[in-house]
Amino acid sequence: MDSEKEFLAGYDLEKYERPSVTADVAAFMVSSEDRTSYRRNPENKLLLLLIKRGGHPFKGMWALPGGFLQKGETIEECALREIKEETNVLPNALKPVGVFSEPERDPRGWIISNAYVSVISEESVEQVGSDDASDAQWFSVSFKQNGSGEYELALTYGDVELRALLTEEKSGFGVTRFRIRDSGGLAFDHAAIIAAALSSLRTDARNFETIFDFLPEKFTLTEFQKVQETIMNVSVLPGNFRRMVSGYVEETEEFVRGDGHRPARLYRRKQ
Amino acid sequence: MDSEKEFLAGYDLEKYERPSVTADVAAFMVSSEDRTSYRRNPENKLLLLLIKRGGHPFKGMWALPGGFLQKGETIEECALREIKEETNVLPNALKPVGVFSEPERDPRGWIISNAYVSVISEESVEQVGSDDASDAQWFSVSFKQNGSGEYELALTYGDVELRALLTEEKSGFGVTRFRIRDSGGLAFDHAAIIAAALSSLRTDARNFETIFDFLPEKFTLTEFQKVQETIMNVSVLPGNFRRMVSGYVEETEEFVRGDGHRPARLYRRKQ
DNA sequence: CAAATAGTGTCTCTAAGACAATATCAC
DNA sequence: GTGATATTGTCTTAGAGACACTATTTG
Repeated sequence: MDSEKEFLAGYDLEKYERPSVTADVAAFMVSSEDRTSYRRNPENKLLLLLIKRGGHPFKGMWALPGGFLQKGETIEECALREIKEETNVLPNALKPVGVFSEPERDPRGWIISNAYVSVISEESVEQVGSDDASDAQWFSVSFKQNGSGEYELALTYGDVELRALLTEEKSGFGVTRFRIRDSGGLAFDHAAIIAAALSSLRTDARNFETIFDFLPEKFTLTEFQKVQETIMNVSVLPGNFRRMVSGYVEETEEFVRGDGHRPARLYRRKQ
Repeated sequence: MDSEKEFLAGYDLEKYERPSVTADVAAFMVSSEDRTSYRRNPENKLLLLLIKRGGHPFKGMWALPGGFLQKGETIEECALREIKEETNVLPNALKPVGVFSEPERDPRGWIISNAYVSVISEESVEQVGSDDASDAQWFSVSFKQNGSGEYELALTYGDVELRALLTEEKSGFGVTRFRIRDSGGLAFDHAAIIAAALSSLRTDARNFETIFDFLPEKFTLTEFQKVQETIMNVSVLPGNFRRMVSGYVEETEEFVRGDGHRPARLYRRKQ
């Protein structure tokens, strides 16, 4: 009877071909714009963090931060390490959105990507600034279905405008995949990863608990509402929104003053 | 200026260490039991497909069907190929549940697993039988939270009883991971994979569209209801259930007779 | 007829949508 | 005071849960 120990001693994984494995992160943030009038509240924008590729392949094109899995770390750890290295930003939360494993997806060879969505709170970005990471930028995001049922993903940063075109493929189980019709200048299959990430993020944003990851510790209910509306691209009447979140937040005794209108109470997450 | 072509010609992925990649599938089925009285409807059971490991490591223990990713296939294709090879069962739908990449999870070395949930309709199992796959068996599933907040996963097939104990870890974003306290005789970290798969399945089963993957083309509304109740481990009043699904199904002109009570109309999925 | 499921109708309660009304501040 | 947002309250409606009642079959 051969023991398990003996078996393992003679076992060699290297006999078989193996893929390289990467983690890519679609990191989103909601930022407040400049206000259009001294007493009007600021508008919000949904932003996505991209880096400009410095080397081949897809040199000079924009891509999601990410990189190769190293021995001794989990894929989540790899995702966090890479986004920190490449953009100096550290996410609050990571959520898997899928594995992209089409054999031809990377011109360098057999490379599969584990994609994650993540969320950055505005405060943590102020802290880090953009020192050594001048090739990392926040792009403003628009993701809509057009008349003919295709999805248009538009990412803009200053003069740079990336416009990708995708179609949706539903496979059983409510699983949807996006197929790239036009990558719009994004590297690899990252347009499809971003579409999947956005779609997952919008679903999650129904859950108020997810929104807290985008908010500072104390926030007004209007800020809360604007963040959800920005992510989900919908709008709710303020009175109804307050009622719906009332079970998830608790009052503080602080107020935000000086905005040319009634001061707003600051709330915090309950528990 | 070096061209992308030149770069790729000189590029060698093999310089870096790479993990082996597997796909594992938690395949569920809902089966009807023998009826306890000639006129009573059968009870339903949730079943999970496991295979008895014929080789090291974990020889003789039970595990999820799965295997190594091969060059030229996607991970979904790998999952379908492996479950077909090992159990001769072909799933209707596949849904990713997560990637398991803890460095120590497999004693053979650096192996990461992509886990999928899938659903088998009872009819497709009758067809295949269990010819060459006598080491593949359907285990009846129980997954409950006990008094102290831990999860108990019990899998039984005849005399074989596997009882795993797990704790739940919530990380931001509504992502939950299960940590194994006692693997209950399951190979690798498969107890945690099964817990994640069940938890994902139960969430999805709120959506009636998911349930259709468990059903034959024509079904009674009671069958429909029993399948959902079996998966989700809840119960609904029949009248209310009929109202809720009325938008998802359409009548046929056929009835099921001979059961010692009023015949039930067969329905089919709408569209 | 008895046992069992199939199927319909109705009452209630809750949560969401619409909208009106009041409160409070900066200029 | 004016313009803007903050905050509260009310009316309505859609949907889920509870439950009662009728219909239909087989032994």
